[in-house]
Amino acid sequence: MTIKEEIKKIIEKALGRSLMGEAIKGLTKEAAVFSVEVPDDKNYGDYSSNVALVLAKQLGKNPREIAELIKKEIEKQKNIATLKNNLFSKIEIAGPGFINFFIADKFFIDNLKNIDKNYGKAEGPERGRRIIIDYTDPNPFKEFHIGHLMSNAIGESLSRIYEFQGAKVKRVCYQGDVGIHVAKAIWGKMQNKGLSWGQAYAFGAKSYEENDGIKKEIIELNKKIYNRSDKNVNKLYDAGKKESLKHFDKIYKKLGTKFDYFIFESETGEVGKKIIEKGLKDKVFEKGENGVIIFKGEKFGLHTRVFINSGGLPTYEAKDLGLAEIKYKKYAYDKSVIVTGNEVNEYFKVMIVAMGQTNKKLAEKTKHIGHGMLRLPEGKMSSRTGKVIIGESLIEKVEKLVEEKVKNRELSGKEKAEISEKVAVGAIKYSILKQSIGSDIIYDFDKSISFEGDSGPYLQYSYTRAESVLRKAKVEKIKESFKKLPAEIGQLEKMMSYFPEIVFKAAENYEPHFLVLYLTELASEFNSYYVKNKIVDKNDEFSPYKIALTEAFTIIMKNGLWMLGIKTLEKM
RNA sequence: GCGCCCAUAGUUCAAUGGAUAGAAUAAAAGCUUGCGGAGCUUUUGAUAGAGGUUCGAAUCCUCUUGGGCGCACCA
Repeated sequence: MTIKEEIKKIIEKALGRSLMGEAIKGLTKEAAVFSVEVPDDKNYGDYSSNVALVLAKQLGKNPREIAELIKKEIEKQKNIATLKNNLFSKIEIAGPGFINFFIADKFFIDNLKNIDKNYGKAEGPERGRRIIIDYTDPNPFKEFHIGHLMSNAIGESLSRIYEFQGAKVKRVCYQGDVGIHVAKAIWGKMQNKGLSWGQAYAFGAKSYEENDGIKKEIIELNKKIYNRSDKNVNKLYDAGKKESLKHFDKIYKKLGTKFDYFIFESETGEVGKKIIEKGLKDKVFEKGENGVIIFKGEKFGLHTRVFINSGGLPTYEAKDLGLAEIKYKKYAYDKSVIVTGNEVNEYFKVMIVAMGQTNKKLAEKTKHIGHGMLRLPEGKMSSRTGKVIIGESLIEKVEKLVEEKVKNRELSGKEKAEISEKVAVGAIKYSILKQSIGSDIIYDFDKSISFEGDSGPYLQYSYTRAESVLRKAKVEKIKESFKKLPAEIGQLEKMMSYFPEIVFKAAENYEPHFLVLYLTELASEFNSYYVKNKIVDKNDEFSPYKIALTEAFTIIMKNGLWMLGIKTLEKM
C-alpha cells in the first residue's frame, strides 16, 4: 500500500469514529470523495488532504473546526501499524482547513532501505489482470510516419506500466492490408515500378481524386485484390506486403516493441460481417440508402455510421467489431485498450456504443485512447499528398545529431552507434510522452527534440552519471550502508518514496506523462545533490549512506525509464 | 450548419475545484582544486475576452473571439 492510500485509510477510519460520526451526520456519499496529495509547497507537509473542506461544504460548517475534529480522531488511533511506528511527525491544520501531514524522517529512511529492483512492482489494482493493448497499427503499402511513432511510444509505455504493476499484457498490432488504400498503392506501383511503396501510394491517391477513369480502374483493382483473381496483382500484393512488414519489423526492433499478435484487416471482415448480419435481425442495425447497413448513432446522442457498404463489403466499423471478438478469442482479456490518433475519437464512440448492442461484455472492457496528432507547423500531415515525416528518417536525423556530439569521445565505433540509437530513440519518446496524451504536438525538428533540460537524454545522462559514481565506489571499496545516517534527510529521499504512487497514478489515468514529470524532477533533485555532495569519499563517514542513496536512485531511474520504453546506458 | 476537443511566460509543456499558477527553453549573470559541464545556481516573464456559480475557478456554466478534428459507404 502506498503512503497516500494509507493516509486515506487513516482519515476514513477517523471519519467513522463516534465523535466524528455525530459531527458529520447527514453527509451524502459524494461528500466522502476527498483527496490526499503531495503539496507543491513543502511548508504544507509531505501530504495534504482537503477532506475537511469537502465535508464542511456538505454540512455548511466551518472547515477548520471539522479539520480539528478529524485531526483529534486521527491522533487517537493507536492500532494502525504505521502509526505505531510514528508515520507522522506532525499533523497541522492550515489555510482554509487543509490537514497537512508531516512524515517522520525514519519512515523515509526505512523506505529507502527497502528499495531494490522490485520496488513499486506489482502494486495496485492491475495486478494479475489480463490486458490487451492495440497500438502503432501502420498500414502495409503506406509509410510508417511520426503518427505511428507517437502511437507506438504511448502504447508501449502503457503496456510496460501495466506490466510493471503486475498485469499480464498482450500487445496487438492491427494492420490494414486490404482496402482502397492498398489498391491505390498497387496501382501506383503498376504505373512506375521505380517508386517506393509510399510514393506509389501518394501517386495512386492523387490520381484517384483527380481522374474519374483512374478512380474506376482502382476500384476494379481493389476487387481483384479482394478476391485474389489476378495472378499478377497477387504477386505484386504479396511482395509489397512482405516488404512493408519486414520494414516495420526493423523499426519495432529499434523502438523496443515486441508484438504478441499481428492481426490483419483481411481477417476481421468476415467476422465483422456476421456480427452485422445478426445485428440486423436484432434490429441493432438497419438498412439505409443504396442497400448499406447503418447504425443509427443518433439514438445515443451520436451520429450515424455505415457498417456494410453498398457493395456488401464490411467497412472499418464492421471490421472493428470483428477485431474485438478475434482479440478476445486469442486472449480472454479483462481490459482492451486501443491507442489511436484523436481524429477518430468520434468514430470510436459510435463503434463502441454499437458494440455495446452486439456484445455488451466486450464493449464494457474496451477503452479507446485518442492521442494528439503530430502536426507540422504548416498544417496537417498526409501520406496521401506525401507531406509526411517518415518515422525512420526522423530517427536517423536525430541519430546524426547524437553522433556529432559523441564524435570526439574515446569510445569504440560500436559504442558510439549504440549510444546514438539509444539516445535518439529516448529523445523522441520523451518528447512524445512528456505531455498529456490528448493534446497535439506541433512538430518542429529543432524545438521538439531536445538534448538539454527537460529531455530524454537528461534522464539518461543522470542515470549514467550515477552509475559512474557507483563504479568509483566499487573501485575505492566503499560499501553502501545505513549505519551512519545524516541528521536530516532531504527532498531526494522523500521523492523516492513517491515512486510507487506515481506509477499507480500513471496507470489509473492512462497517462505516462505523470511518470515523465516525476522522473525529470527526481533526476533534477539527484543532480543538485550530486554537485552539493561528494558521494564517494573515504574520509567521509556518511559516504556509505550517500552511495546507498545513489544506488536507490539508479534503481528507480532504470525502472522508470524502462516504463517509458527508454533504454539506459553505462556510457554516453 | 451540427457535434467533439483546445486556448496558460517570447516558445514548448504542467497544474483530481484548493494554499504564493509549476518546469524546460530562450535572454541575462555566475559555478577552476572534486565522482562525467548532455550538469548546477540566480534573475526577468503567463491563465484569450466578458459575465456567472463557489468560502475558493486556469479548471465548472453561458456568451464572444481564435484554432484543431469529425459529421453515410476512407481508415
